[in-house]
Amino acid sequence: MPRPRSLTRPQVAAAALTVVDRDGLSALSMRAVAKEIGVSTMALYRYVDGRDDIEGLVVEHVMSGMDTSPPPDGPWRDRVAALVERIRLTVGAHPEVIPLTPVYRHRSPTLLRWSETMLGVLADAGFGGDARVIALRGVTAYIIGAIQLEHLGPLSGPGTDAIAALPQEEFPHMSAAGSMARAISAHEEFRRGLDLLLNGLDSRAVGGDEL
Amino acid sequence: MPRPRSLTRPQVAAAALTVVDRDGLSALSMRAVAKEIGVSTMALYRYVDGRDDIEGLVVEHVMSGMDTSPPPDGPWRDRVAALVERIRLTVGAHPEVIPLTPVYRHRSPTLLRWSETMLGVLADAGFGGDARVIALRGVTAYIIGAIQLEHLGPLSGPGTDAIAALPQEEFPHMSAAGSMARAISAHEEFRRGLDLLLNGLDSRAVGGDEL
DNA sequence: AGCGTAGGCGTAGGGCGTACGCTGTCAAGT
DNA sequence: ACTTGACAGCGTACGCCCTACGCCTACGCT
Repeated sequence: MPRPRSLTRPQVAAAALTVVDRDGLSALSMRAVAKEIGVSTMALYRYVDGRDDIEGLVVEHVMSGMDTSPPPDGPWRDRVAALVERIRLTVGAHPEVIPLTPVYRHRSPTLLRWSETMLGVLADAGFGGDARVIALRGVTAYIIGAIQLEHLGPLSGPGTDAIAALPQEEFPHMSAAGSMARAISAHEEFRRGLDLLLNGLDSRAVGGDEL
Repeated sequence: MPRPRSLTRPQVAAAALTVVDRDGLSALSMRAVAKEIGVSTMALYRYVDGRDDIEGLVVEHVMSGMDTSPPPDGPWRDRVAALVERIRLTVGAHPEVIPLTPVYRHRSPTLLRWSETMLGVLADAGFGGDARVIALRGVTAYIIGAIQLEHLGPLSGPGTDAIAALPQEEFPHMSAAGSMARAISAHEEFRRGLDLLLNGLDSRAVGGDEL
């Protein structure tokens, strides 16, 4: 009986993402999204609970493009790395939304499915009980931190230049590290850091004596 | 000759932190800080470049309480863990500022000194060249991610409850992990995840064959 | 005592989110 | 074919936010 709806939530999500990609996260506002769609500001409130809801929508919209199926059979390290890389690539395609991801992580069905898949891979690798949970959380923490590091202060960016310019007397190690860091690509850094974690997991799976 | 200044930047930082701790990060505004000090809004601009500057000030104010001296001699794993724990405790005392830390990390002298100390510990442990830089970045990434995980979705929080309530058919591993996770304290989770990373570093220091 | 500097602040303009209530439209029921 | 009423869309308005600009005045120095 009522008048039919003219928008959909995914449509709103897409418009919001367009705004964020084009004008930056700080430009994300109800007004901007409404203008992007060609609708009045208040019309959005029929589809969305408010600003927070739109932010969650953007995160899920970015994530929804990601493959969450189990990676092909092979060594478990490669399978874990493949899953991790999918997140890095998915999020890296929309750097402006990175600050939103930690907050809305829980509300994204895609990320829940990803976690489910990761737990399956870890289970196949022989991780059980506590160790499996810790492994998931450890990998998740690394991903979140590393992605933020990469986009908020990459090794080959202005921050590193500033570090290389520190007074050598007071910061001898930092100065040296700064010059060295410039030669490391973001991807290499990410991958080698992940390898550290995988090494750690490996020692546990093979029979670490603690943890 | 001129009229003397009546405020100091640290004073502004302290007032801003008071506001954030009491009313939350979203309540941080020029007006709120000015009112906290007992000064008009615009008076703040004599001491601060604007909103961004205040946020950086808050981060550094929180960090400045942290000890950045080298930890006592001992096994390098313990020394690294001690440094890491200092950050967790320092930041954990003011959870509301956590979202700010990744962005303003570079501008904090205290964090630069902390990094310098960490590089020194890693050097003492035998890490040289690339490996030392990668180790620092890996540990930093883990800290950032783990702290956000802890405060934005702890293992024993509502997020985990929601996970445990997922349909078991579709999310068998998550359901199991959710119930198990509730028994793991935030500190244990943090520590065991860090141990994974330290294990990985260990295998490298002892003579890993790759990386 | 007088002066020049610069600190403190008032005003105002352009953003923002969103509560509230009106209007117009469409589909169902007669 | 016409009435009807539920609800999508929107206009208005309020109360926040940041901050550019310029005035006034308290102060330390001469």
